[in-house]
Amino acid sequence: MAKKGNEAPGKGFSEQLLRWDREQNRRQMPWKGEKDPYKIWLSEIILQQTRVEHGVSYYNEFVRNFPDIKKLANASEEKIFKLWEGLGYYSRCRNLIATARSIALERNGVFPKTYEEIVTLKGVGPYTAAAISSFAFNLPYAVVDGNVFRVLARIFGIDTPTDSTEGKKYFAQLANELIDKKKAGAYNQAIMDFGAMICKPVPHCDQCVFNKSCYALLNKKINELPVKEKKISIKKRWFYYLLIEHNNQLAIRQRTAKDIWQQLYEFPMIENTQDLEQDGILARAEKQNWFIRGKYEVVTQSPVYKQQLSHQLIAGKFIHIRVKNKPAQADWQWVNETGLGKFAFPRVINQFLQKAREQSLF
DNA sequence: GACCCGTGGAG
DNA sequence: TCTCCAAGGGT
Repeated sequence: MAKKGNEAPGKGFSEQLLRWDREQNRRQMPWKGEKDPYKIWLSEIILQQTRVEHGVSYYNEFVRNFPDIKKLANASEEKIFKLWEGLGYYSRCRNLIATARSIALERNGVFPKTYEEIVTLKGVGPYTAAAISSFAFNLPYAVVDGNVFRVLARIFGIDTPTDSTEGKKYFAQLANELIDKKKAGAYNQAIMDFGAMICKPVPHCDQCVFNKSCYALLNKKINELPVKEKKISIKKRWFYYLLIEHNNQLAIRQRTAKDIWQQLYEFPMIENTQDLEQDGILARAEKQNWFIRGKYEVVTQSPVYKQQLSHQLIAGKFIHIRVKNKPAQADWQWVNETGLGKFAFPRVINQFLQKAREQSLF
């Protein structure tokens, strides 16, 4: 099944990689060379499935606000989520908070020093545990991320799908054979830098130190490797947000369901599996006693704002409504425009708010 | 093992 | 416009 191509790992791989790192790698990042496991952990959580350029400013702000893990553990969830706002994958933020608090309370703020302990932390899997272990403590655990899949698949000609169980196991084993155990941190950093700078999705083979031996280059399979097998299906959802205004304040609520954007805030929202006319939206809102027929006015309705998620396409519409009587919904908070700034919202809402402010609708 | 979870840049 | 996917992990 799995064609392994150029099988012999080649003793020279890690030596060549580390030489490239010493002589040609100019990549700089705020956390590079960092030895504080807290900051390494923080950077790794932020960077999961996230481009370095996107994560850098978030990392700097987190370090500025929370220089050590106890500061983070003692901060309010509201504040931490506000700093995370816009990064996506908000379960990372929830796990970040849980882990910070458990280390602060149960370990007096001292970060664990073994791979086995580190990998048990919430939000820390094999990749992140290997990264922290090797960067902070120089322990010999090879990282396997998207860069490593790409580099190894191409150089050694491995077409086992990276998103299969067999593939994950095979790449992890190969990576742990290749790693220079005495320079684990440097090796792990080097292979990821190499994947990000040279062996990119569209690679710079002319600058590659492996271009005399790379399986993919020699066999014209650059665009075929690595292999991924699963395709995702996109579900479409319609979100009708109601900007319910009373006494210059708007109602917001926190999302608590096991769904996208859990723990972020939103305006009271009617969801539908297909497009819905304004009358239908208002009827459903009335049925939930959000406002009473005849006792409100519709101020405006926005155009459609679309947001593409990894598995869903959200179509959001915003209907501004002024009510005469203040609805009594237990899970609503009433905030003025300034107050909105304290809460973390999904992108689609922030895009609307930005546009609304530009047009001074508030 | 299959599916879910955000956002933005590149080509 | 559309597809891919990026320092993955949880359920």
